[in-house]
Amino acid sequence: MEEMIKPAPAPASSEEEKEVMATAATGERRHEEATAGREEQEEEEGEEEAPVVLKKGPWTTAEDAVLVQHVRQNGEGNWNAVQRMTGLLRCGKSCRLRWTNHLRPNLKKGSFSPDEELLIAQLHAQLGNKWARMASHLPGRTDNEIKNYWNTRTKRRQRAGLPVYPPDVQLHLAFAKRCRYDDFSSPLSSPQQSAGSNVLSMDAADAAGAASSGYTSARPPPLDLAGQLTMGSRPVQLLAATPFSAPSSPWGKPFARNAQFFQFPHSSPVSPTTPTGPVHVHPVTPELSLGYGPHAGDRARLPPVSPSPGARAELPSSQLRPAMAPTTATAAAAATTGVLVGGALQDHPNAASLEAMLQELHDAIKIEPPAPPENRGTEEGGGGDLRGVSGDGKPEVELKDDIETLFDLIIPATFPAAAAPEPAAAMASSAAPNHSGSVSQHSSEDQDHSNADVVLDLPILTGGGGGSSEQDDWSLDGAACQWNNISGGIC
DNA sequence: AATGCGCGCAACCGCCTGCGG
DNA sequence: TCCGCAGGCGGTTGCGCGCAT
Repeated sequence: MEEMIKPAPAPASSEEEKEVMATAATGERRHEEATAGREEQEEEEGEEEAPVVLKKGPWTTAEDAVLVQHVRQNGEGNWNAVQRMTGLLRCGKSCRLRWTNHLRPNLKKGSFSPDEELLIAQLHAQLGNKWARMASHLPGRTDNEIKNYWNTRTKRRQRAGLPVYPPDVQLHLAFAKRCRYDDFSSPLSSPQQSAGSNVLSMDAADAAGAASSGYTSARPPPLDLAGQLTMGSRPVQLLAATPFSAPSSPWGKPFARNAQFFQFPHSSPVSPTTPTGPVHVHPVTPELSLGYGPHAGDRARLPPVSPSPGARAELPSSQLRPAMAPTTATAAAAATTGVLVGGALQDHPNAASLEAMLQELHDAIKIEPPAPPENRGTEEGGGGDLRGVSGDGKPEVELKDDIETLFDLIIPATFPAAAAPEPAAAMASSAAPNHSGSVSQHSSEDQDHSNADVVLDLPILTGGGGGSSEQDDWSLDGAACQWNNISGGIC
């Protein structure tokens, strides 16, 4: 019983409250009215020296009015004073919560937009259950709202046997995992990396927090997925937390083999500043879709991974389009089937084995990492260590091979824009790792990002408007399930 | 029509952290 | 350095509503 016994409010306060209550909105009372009335009566009955029991449960309109008026007059903070000053029978915590979650201005009500949903997924991949931090990237949304959304959605998807993350995010996680195999000494997400670039909206605290909190086991290391979304409609540049795989590891092969499927447009290294306004996600054309979500054309796709250490790919959608657009035939096929990748994969001769491998990939994402080799230093703070033993004890090498094969299958299917030789060449060359076997990473805070950052382009696809709904829930149904259907175990 | 069930949401609870005395 | 307080955060719970049976 945390609610403390408080002295009865001063008469003046009680009068003030009553006055406010008298003028408070009359609507939406329903049961609350009865509840409030009953409590008022109880308060009066217990007025004689009796301690005042702070109220719990739903807030009434009158209480809201009292709180709003108090905040207007005194500003936020000092929440425990609210009860003393207004006679409101609520503890400070409750007041603060009510204000931040429901009463403060500029709150965005209603269901999440598809863009927001995708952002949340990406933020969660990046930050984990850091709801407050996530909320800071979603203007008008509260941590509680995001938390509720994520929890219910996760529960639903898990029950349905669907992956929690969209395919592109999942693959990012897989990439990240692979990179952990490749080089434990190369943190996937160094605070400096994020902090050092204003490209990222995620601040250093985000990165550091993510790196130091909870990314040590089941959750892959933080991915730098959020920044793009706060880039608004501006060109997006991501300094990926995910390093590119070294060729010394089999994990790097898929990239090398499928280099031609990656595009690495090079453009100015201008770094957009972190926006402060609402999140606007620039639309990407349907042909770029991964076929994920109800609208195969306007959903997320697996982002191209640019390993180029020197070239910082800044990809406005206008730049991205010609570089990433699949062939006309492919686009036409996608338009016909309504799903690009799903169709491509479905037609793949090895779809059955792919299905199994996707499941393993899914499982691999959940792998509990082993302690890294001794000589690789301790980076527990960086978290995200991923070990090579799958949940079912599958040997690391075998799992690697499977996922490698998976990448061989999925990447061509995902990126039919294979006919882009120039970027491929860029990638092939830029993918050439440093000979330490690790992807270029910041070794110091001062390091120039332009020389070391792994750059990911993660164009965010708009969901075509409209609020979120079951239909909009990516990969639950619709075109996404075409992808899901062929990947069976995952979805 | 009644009932059960699941879902979404609001609110609470406990823990942690920062700060000032 | 210790202690108390205020605030913040994440996890959990309870309730109301809608839907299926």
